[in-house]
Amino acid sequence: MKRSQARPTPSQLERPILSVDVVLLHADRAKLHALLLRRTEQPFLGALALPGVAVRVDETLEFAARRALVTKTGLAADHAAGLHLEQVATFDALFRDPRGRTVTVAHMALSAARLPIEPGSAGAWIELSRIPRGSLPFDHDEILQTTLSRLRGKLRYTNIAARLLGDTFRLEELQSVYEAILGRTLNRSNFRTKLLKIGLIERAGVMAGSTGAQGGRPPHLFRFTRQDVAAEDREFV
Amino acid sequence: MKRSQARPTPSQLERPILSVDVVLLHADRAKLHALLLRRTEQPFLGALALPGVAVRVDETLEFAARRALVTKTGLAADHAAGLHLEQVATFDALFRDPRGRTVTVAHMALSAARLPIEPGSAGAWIELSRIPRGSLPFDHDEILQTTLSRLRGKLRYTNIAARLLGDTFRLEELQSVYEAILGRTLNRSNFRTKLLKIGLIERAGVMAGSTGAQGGRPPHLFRFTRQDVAAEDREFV
DNA sequence: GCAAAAGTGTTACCACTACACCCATGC
DNA sequence: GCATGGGTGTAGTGGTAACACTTTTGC
Repeated sequence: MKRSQARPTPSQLERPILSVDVVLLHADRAKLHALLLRRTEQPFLGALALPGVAVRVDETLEFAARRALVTKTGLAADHAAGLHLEQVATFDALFRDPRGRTVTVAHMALSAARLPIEPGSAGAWIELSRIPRGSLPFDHDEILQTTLSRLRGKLRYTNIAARLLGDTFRLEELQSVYEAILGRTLNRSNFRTKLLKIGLIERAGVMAGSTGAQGGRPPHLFRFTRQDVAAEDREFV
Repeated sequence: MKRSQARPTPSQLERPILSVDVVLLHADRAKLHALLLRRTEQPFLGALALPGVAVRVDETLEFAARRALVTKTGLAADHAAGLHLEQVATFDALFRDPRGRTVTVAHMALSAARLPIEPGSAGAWIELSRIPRGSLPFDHDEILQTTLSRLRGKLRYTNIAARLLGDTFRLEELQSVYEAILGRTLNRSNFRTKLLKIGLIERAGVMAGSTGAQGGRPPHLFRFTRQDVAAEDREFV
């Protein structure tokens, strides 16, 4: 940390810029969507990218991440304040940003609702399957994949799915979220039995009326038993 | 990323310093040891702390982490180059360093051997139970705990323990490493059966002669089947 | 009554745990 | 031969996966 007495070389005084990038996810009709930003400047003008900002000296990474969502995508500040936000990993490849050395701390944000984006802004919700590998600028493909991998991991032993759904939900909705993230189908009967047995979710009344067009038995509503994101003793999916 | 046209305020131009801190771990006689550094300057002069350096503009985080080990603790450069090194998390509390805003990327390094520290240097191997909570400066306690938690997690579903042992080892040694990290005893018979059944380890001959002072059956030697750190399908401890 | 959606039960299988017992060596 | 460390087997238990079946609604 102490600078040497001799005249410092440029590489000893120049420092990497620190930034944050945010992957905001939302589950809509059994599909995962990410909030992307259409770039309005070079490089990668016009491309869809993750929202991000340089970190200021007087703010935390979490603060910077929420600031990125608000200022870059037109998300309402109070909406951004309520999002689940957690650090994923730090990306540091030397030439990841052609403008200069920037190290970025990737964050995962989860939203229970498809939050409204300010129409004039550059933000847009994009379904994940419509983001081909290699289509995002910088190293944002890698950041997205790492984030999804992290989400997949935490889904197996935490109640993090609660952050992607409203207070109450049908079991079929919950299962859809799990299936969308895990990328495989789950057995309906076993899914219900297990999640109830380990006490991850509990009943919250019955939904009024049916859901489908052709009728069908009205579903129960459920809620997560814990409001905070907590780890279970063992994996359960 | 684009600077505003108006005259920038200090907080818009000042940036956090980026650093790395390294938790180098080694398993010795069923105990985990960490490489710590006795500080030779303020603040926290004389205290034991994690090795760390500020990141230069032209180096990766991994490079900086190895540089920290070599320059701060007197570890041989070729030894440092062979260590398993992975990113853990980024720590960003506003006042974590009294000298100024510094964001640090914590790294976990694992060594198969108790690497020799240069005698004149400030480095020392300290057994983890001899590092009381709250005894490390800065937020290094939190960094250490987070690193151990990560190691504990990866132990459950990867072969990362291979990085803490030599090429071949007795099963009892391996079990000791697992027990030291998990903080609980494991059943010898089941441990052996499971690790062999899932193919995590394989036999590598029989050790010549006995180990104990009072005799005993000569143990088999084992090795990990995979040399790279890879995830299993399911947790196994 | 029929189709659709949701809820429940059953069974076979597999994995995990705990424990006991057997084997090979030094002294 | 006995203590010690290492290797192997097994029975009981509990969780999981696959599947069939029942309930409740709309039309």
